Amino acid sequence: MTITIKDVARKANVAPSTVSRVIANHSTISTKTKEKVRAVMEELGYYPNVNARNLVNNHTNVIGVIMPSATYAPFHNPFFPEVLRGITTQANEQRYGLYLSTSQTDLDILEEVKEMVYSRRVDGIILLYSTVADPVIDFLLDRSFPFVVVGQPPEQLKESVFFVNNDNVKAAKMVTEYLLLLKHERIAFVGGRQDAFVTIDRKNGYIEALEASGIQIDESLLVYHDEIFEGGEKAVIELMSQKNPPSAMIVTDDLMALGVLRMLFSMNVSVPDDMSVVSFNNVLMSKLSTPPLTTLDIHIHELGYKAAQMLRQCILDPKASPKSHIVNHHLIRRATSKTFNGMSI
Amino acid sequence: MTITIKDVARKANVAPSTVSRVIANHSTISTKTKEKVRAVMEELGYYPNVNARNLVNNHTNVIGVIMPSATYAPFHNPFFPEVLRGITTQANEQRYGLYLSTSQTDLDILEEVKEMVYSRRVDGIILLYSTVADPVIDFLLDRSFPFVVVGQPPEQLKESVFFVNNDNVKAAKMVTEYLLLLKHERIAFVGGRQDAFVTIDRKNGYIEALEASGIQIDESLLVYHDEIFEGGEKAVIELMSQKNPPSAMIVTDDLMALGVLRMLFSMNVSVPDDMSVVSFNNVLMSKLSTPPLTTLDIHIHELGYKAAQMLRQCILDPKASPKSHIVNHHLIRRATSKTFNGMSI
DNA sequence: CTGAAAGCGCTTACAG
DNA sequence: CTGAAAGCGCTTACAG
Repeated sequence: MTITIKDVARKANVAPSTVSRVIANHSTISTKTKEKVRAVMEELGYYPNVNARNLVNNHTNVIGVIMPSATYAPFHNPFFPEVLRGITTQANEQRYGLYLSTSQTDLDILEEVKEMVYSRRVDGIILLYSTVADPVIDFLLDRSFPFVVVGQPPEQLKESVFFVNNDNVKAAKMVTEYLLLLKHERIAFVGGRQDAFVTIDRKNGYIEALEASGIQIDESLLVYHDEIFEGGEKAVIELMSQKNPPSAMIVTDDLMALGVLRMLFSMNVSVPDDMSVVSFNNVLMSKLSTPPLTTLDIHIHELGYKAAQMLRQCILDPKASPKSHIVNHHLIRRATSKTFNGMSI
Repeated sequence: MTITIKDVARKANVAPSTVSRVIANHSTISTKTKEKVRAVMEELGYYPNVNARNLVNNHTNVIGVIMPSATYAPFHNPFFPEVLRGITTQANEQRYGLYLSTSQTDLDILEEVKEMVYSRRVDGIILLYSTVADPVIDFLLDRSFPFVVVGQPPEQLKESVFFVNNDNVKAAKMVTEYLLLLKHERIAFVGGRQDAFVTIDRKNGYIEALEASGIQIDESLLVYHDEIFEGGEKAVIELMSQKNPPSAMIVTDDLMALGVLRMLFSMNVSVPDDMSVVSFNNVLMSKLSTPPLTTLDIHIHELGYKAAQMLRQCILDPKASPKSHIVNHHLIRRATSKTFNGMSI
């Protein structure tokens, strides 16, 4: 029923090997033969069986994309759809396919990755998360399997791993300096998962900026929460119930900032008049909030696009030495930041 | 280097065929042999090559997921990540893999789908969009390839296609009735793409409800826009500049409703005091807006989950007659809807 | 209960 | 420039 290379060979009066060669567009095949064979392929509606092809070629032209486990509700954060979009764009250009992980727990992820590589399902892997200790990275490294991480690998592996990232330290430093220039001095830091590098790096940037301007770090102004939205609300409660609350808040995620905004609103703290809020990511809805968020655009789409591009090089030249790419960022000033008004709340 | 079935056969002193049978857990193999072989597989770290296996089995245990073309910025709408999550959950339970489309244009989609089926990349397909005339559906039907659409197939194909959907007519009718009970009489309808069935069905439900309560349809109150967010803003301008503006708006998408809210806010029209707004989908951020949206929850996750489940049946029994599944909906009352206050704005 | 053999649909040295 | 043959790593009738 399904038509194979033999069928077109027969009809075109050539050997199967010849058909195979015109598919691969070998230069040794005469133009005449190519045309003849192509006409027959067209006529018969021939499509190569990728499974047979993958078997002999020992590669698949598909890349595996590993999402964080469902535990962290990745799909609730627009960051992931957006990187995915970047990856998709580049994969499409390269004519690579995309195979998506389905793991629901952290433990499953390792298993799924192993299956992908051992079973030869994919030619390379993109990791959409990065935490301090990740067995997946160790495994991939050990197998010398092509992969790139979006985010930052553990410090001691920075030389051995391909990755694309933002300079989150610098970015957070800049955001903090911006707030300092706006005359804020009590600036709070609201972060996410403490074992995630984004959180750590951004906290460090924040601290660097404060120290550089001679401001003493007040530990009570640093608050962390895992939950993407409710975390923001909780943070506000903790911060505002202090004797000397901050006049500005740096929030490491737009969604969390929405939680912050909501809670502030319900407490009748006016943004930006009584409180400045600056967040990160510039996700679509950061401009839809009331008021629209001042946020740091980290060019999420580009993170994904570059990752796919880098992975391709890494697949093509497996012994290439690890590279990294730092994606730019820029501040989007909208309506949640303002000069300190001097009043205490 | 890579270890195959032959290697374990040799080491276990059995034939390759026997190894294959213990992998498949054939009942004909003695427990003793099974144990022996499994021990060797474990020891050698054997994993089957899926490409070889797929080639002979002529199936792959992976399902293809087709996103709308990038033109409609699917990843900007949280609907898609959420269905994807539902699909992922079910696929993981069934031990199916996920292959994601990467097409950037409508035209590409057909090509990509053809490639998926002819090349035997996937065993079945889930279509994440549904429009009035879709060559993809025709193609799939023609090839009798297993597929299910999330949303609604064209009317004349309803008997021939597997699909999971909401009862959007009923849902919109209910939403409209809710507003009518709140004493609103001039209720506007703000829809998305006019060739999308969601839009059409919801409009029909709206009309049904109005007619049933004897209210004359005012065409100037029906407005459509393609752009997910800006569309909402434009709609407000059109609606509010009328001599006799509405006191309530039904918006077919939460994101669009955010646009609506923003524009209303900038025009100093207070929600819900001077204007009620009810939307659809109950996407995460609908509760993060100010004020939080009254919206119709359509159980997006379940749409995806059921679609994957149905696809599986459809793959297992290809000659089964087409089924459909209607997912429930329910109204989430939050802060954007209120009894008509009798004042004209 | 298990083995030998053929075959899935390709590709790629090796000849000519 | 093209063909015949072997092989990729599995599975599954067919024997025994």
